[in-house]
Amino acid sequence: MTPRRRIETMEKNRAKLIAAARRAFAEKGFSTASMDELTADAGLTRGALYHNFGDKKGLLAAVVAQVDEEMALRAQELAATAPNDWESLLAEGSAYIEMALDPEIRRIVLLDGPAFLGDPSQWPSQNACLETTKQTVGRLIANGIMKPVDDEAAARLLNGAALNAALWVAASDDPGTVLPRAIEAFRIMAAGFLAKEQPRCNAPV
Amino acid sequence: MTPRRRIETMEKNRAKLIAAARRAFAEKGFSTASMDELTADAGLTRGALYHNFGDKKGLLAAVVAQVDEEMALRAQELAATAPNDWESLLAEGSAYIEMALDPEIRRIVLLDGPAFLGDPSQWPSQNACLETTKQTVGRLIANGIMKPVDDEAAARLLNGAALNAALWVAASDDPGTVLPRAIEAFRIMAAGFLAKEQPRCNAPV
DNA sequence: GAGTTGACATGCAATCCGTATGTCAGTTAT
DNA sequence: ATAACTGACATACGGATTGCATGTCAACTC
Repeated sequence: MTPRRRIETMEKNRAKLIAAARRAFAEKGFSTASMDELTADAGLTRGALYHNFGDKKGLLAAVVAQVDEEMALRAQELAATAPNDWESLLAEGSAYIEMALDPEIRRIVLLDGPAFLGDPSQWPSQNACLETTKQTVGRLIANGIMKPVDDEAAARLLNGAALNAALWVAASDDPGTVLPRAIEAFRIMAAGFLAKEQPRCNAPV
Repeated sequence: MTPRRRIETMEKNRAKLIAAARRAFAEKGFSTASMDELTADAGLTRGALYHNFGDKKGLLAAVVAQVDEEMALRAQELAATAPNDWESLLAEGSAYIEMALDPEIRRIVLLDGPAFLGDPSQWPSQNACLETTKQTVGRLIANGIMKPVDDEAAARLLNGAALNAALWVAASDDPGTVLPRAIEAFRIMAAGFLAKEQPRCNAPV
């Protein structure tokens, strides 16, 4: 009758567990979040959890992969509105800074993720954020807009700077005034990668 | 007879606990490190630990403060050998990249520290690393070598870029060949902060 | 329609953190 | 010098959590 009923409910349960985990990890943090509370909140038990994700860290990896995917998508959207490729790169960086102000992203992806899953560069979900900026950098180098540097190193530096700056902004007393200063400094620093001196007076945002 | 015997042994015990914690946290990670094993390795028990540091996180804070102090010291040493202030700043950044290759520093200060103590900018041990680069940046701006950007933002971006790049280098398959590329890219990007010749925009003395 | 698979629930063992209580060396006062 | 006291540290206990092993029942196959 309903030959696909099995995997449908399974995927639904996986989604429910991941959704509950996002809330719990964002609020309590990964280490203090309880698997019992988590699964009960999703209407299930730890049995489902270990069957689907094998491990507490496995669940974190699944959550991180989902959030990371969303971040990359949002960054690409904002980058697409930029007038040229260089502004697109800057828009990506600014997007990461702003996204890191979201407590959920900050705690799960930027703090607990690296601490419990190791460095993002070797995550199972080869993090999509970095991949998009790396591609943008590659295009800019090919077009002669950026100096011929290692594309992965450049992407790493830009992302690291942006995300770390965002942690600072988020922890500051007055994020509203600190954020624009961080973004401005980011744009200035990133200009070091530009191939030739553009004689433009860039007005601070 | 020996009126100071009390506090002497106490400081010795504190040092022994911190030393044992450094080893345990570096090897097992903060969350999986056992307080029982830790204290036994130091020849003490959990009683001494809670009496001295109040909390497991208190012990982590003490360890982080010690390592952070050492990092700032080493960065200043390397920066002092540079021919001028600008090269001094670049030397600091390179120093952070290289120091982050040390597994102990990587795990304790860069991964577990932010995850369990929150953002470094609000650590009890107001992290010394950032303070030194901030001062260097302030000097460079005052001398007109760097563009007049927010000094804290610039220091944050430079440190974040360096430390995050270091995580990437450490996780790579061949750190020996990746490290110089990371350092080169860092120097190029940091040059974005240089004032250079831009007479039309702003003319600092 | 009976057998089989597997997704999920449940009970159990091990472990760990934090605190409350106990103990004794070291210090001070008389 | 001896008695009292302070406090640094050890020990015992309770609460909580993770991971596994076993049990169960719906869903799929033949």
